[in-house]
Amino acid sequence: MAESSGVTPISTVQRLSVYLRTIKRAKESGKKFISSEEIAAINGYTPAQVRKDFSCFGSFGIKGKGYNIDKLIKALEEILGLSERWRVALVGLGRLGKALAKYKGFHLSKFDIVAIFDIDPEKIGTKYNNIPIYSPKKLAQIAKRKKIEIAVVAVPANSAEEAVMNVVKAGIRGIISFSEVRINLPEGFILRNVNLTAEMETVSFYLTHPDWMCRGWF
Amino acid sequence: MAESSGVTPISTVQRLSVYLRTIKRAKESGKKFISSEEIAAINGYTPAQVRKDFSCFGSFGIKGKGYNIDKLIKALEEILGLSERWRVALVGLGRLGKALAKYKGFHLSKFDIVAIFDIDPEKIGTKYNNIPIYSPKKLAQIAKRKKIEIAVVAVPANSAEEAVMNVVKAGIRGIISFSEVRINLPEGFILRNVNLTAEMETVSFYLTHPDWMCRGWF
DNA sequence: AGTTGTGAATCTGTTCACAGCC
DNA sequence: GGCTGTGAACAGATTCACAACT
Repeated sequence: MAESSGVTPISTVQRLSVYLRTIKRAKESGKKFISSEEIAAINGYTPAQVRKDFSCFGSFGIKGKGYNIDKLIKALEEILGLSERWRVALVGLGRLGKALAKYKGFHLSKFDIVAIFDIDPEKIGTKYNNIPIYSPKKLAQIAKRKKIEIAVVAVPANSAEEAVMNVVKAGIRGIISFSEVRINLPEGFILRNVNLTAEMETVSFYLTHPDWMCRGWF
Repeated sequence: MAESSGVTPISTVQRLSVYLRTIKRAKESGKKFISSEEIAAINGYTPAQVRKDFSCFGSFGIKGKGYNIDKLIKALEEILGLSERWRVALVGLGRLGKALAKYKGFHLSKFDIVAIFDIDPEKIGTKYNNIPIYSPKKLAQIAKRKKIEIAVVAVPANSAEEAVMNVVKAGIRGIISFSEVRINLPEGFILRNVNLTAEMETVSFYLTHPDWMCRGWF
């Protein structure tokens, strides 16, 4: 039951997030138990992979029976750090920022955008979707006051690096950036890039080289 | 110089996309040659990784000198399938869809959105950002007529699977979905998921378990 | 009988280290 | 001398296969 001493691959973490969604859907359909076989089948993974992923964090199943869905959801939420809600800053209120500010998925998951930062003087001091908008100069101050721990950076590519560095300076340790930013972070910080262009170009690559395409699930 | 017979990992493809951007920036600053050492340093990879990634596709460098930037850009664009522009359908014109429709990155790269599909009868028949909006029922017809090969699916999570299956039925082989969709695709099709929730939860995980965080670059 | 949990085996991707070339 | 290109060594992730348990 104790957490494994081994290291957890980041791919395991991302799969846990996918499993969690899968299992929540299974719960909605009234199921009480689910097997690694079923979880795997829904997502195109192998049952061994699912069990191995879980085993990094303990043993949650009953041999011969499977996993109690309620317990498993609770365990996965705890592992992923979703027992409490997170307070999030949105940096950049352009078109993408506005879409994110109103994105229901944040709220349905455990993330609340509690402050928006934008350089536009017209926006500063007003609200969007009932969330106050501040100057990026106030990042550190507001982050501290509102206990913000995660920033979503949705600014144009040419200012993304500066924006991320500001966020780091403000002491916000978790960062998601929508423009590829690669910087050397202080310890205890994590930066994830959502790189649409890289995804588009990956698709372009495989359409151009169909012979190299993996078969089956994605 | 011939393409390697070995298989290219998808992570190599994604890094090539990052290298390409790096190298284009280097070109802007007037450089003519660049070494694997430099490309690696900018992105936090190892020089060996950069050379190995290139070597999947041939040898583009000059020993003792590095890579000619112009030639390398051309080679990478060809590898990634970016020699010609791609014709893209946008499926779903909600807030995210609108942000994508106006996203300059598509145009700056080699992707042109030439058709939008949305179920809203008010929108069908009109244009957005000068791009015509059609009913999803016309996907196959328009895809064929406009020679669309890539679809960007930006619909609510609960209709994402249906939307992706429609796109597949329409014969569009490259798909990017903004809600996690995991289906068994026919051969020759590729689906990439941009899963914001998984990224948020990955950040949540590492903030909750700072001891498991990798050090250094992301 | 059925399913978990996990060490061992396998497979995949990364890094090393150096021969080869400019 | 310096940097590429690459086989060999290594590290990391996945799958296998089976003992343990209900």
